[in-house]
Amino acid sequence: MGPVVMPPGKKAEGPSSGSVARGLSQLYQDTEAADLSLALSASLSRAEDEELTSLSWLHESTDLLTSLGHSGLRSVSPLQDANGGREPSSSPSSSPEPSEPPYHLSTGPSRKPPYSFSCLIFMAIEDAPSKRLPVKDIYGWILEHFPYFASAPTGWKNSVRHNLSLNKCFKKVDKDRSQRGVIWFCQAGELEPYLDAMPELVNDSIGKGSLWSIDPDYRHNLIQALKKTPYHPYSPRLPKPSTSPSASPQQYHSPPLWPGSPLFRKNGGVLLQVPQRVIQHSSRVAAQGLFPVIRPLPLSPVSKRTTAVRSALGDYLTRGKNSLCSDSPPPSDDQQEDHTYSSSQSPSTKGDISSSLSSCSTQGSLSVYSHGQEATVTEVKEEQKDFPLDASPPLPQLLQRRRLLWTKGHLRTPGDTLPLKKRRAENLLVKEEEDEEMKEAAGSLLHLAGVRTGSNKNAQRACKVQKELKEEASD
DNA sequence: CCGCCAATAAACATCC
DNA sequence: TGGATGTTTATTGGCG
Repeated sequence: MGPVVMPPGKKAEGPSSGSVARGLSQLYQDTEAADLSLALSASLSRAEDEELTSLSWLHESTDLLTSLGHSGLRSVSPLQDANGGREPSSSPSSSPEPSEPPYHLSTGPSRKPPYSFSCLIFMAIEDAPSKRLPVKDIYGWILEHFPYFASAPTGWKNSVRHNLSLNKCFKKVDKDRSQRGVIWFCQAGELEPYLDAMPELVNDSIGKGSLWSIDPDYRHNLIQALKKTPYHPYSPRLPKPSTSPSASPQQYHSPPLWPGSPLFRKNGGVLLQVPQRVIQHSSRVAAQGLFPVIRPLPLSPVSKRTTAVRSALGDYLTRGKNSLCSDSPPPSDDQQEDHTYSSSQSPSTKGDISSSLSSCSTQGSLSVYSHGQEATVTEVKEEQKDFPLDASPPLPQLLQRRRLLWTKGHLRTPGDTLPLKKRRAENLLVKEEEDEEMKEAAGSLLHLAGVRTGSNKNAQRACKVQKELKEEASD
């Protein structure tokens, strides 16, 4: 990977639309700095201080990249990519072409973005209102924000899939158990009233593959990786108002960081500091919806609504599983950190299958995935803490009833978040326990389905004991 | 030189 | 049946 070199006195080219870009331009002129990355970080850090949302930095970061032409840290052209991104062995030079300007100052969509595939996937998923995306939409997001890949060989899609499969940060959400189940387990005529209001369910939820989400346990790592990119507002290249004791001076004055840079490697996978504003915002927003992944963000017409629908349905139908025996760690004492999890349940529902089931039986919760529109999100927001029990449409009850049978054998996917070797080992271990566990879990689920509140502690306790046993065994 | 990491290619299986 | 998706293995190069 080529070094990031700042040619002196070279001016940024390309359009600079948008407030961030204008701020960047202004900053650039003010400081006469040739470091566009520095300017972007400063601009976005400034914007961050103005209470930008956690998604805003992402949008603006990528938008700015767009305006800058998606140049790449690695000066790898599509042609080079056709050779596996590597120079031919006979080539006298294996370094990036020196004649090309570095990432920050080049224009045109011909260069690779500075983000690793993991970061790209992370951004794509985070950018989705539902925080879940099928592979196809991940492709689409990457293409939309980094046109480089439009002209790149198709191998990058393989890399995306490879990353999704191999990287434990990414978690597969089986659509078979979520969306499609809605249709499969509904008799003719039962679903039509809802599908009328939500045609996307028919069009999009039946398809190949799964949805991919960020594993909450590893989300910090991805944020950290993203922070290390030279264009990220949390890039440690600039002094920040944060007074975290763990923030070393080196963090603020280190060379440009990007995935693959020395400091990235040194700190890879190690959480140094999570921006509190991101945590707080995520917590605040997540608490506003019955389904925490449905956020009152402006949703663009079809695709994002569809992902919201997917998410709502996925959560709705997997809530019981997750509540009963979640692979996620128990809520930490630090509520803020807990809320950082984009896919974690809201405090009122996490780990509480009874409230989950009852909430699924309310008109309000139904309206979320029935309509999947902004307006109904607000409605749910009003009702999220008091689930009216008098209005129970047939669909949720139907699904609830059928899920009891349906979840057998699908109560969880053991070790989805673990590395492959660990996953395999755990799979072996889990298979031995599976029968016992299934009986117990099914029993708990049946029991809980009949008890509306305050009776999930046994299930949680049982789950905890099982997890402890499992951990001991794996150690 | 070695280990780690990321990217890439490819084979293969599964599903729709 | 073809394409999309998902998993796995192997290889390569950069870097410390």
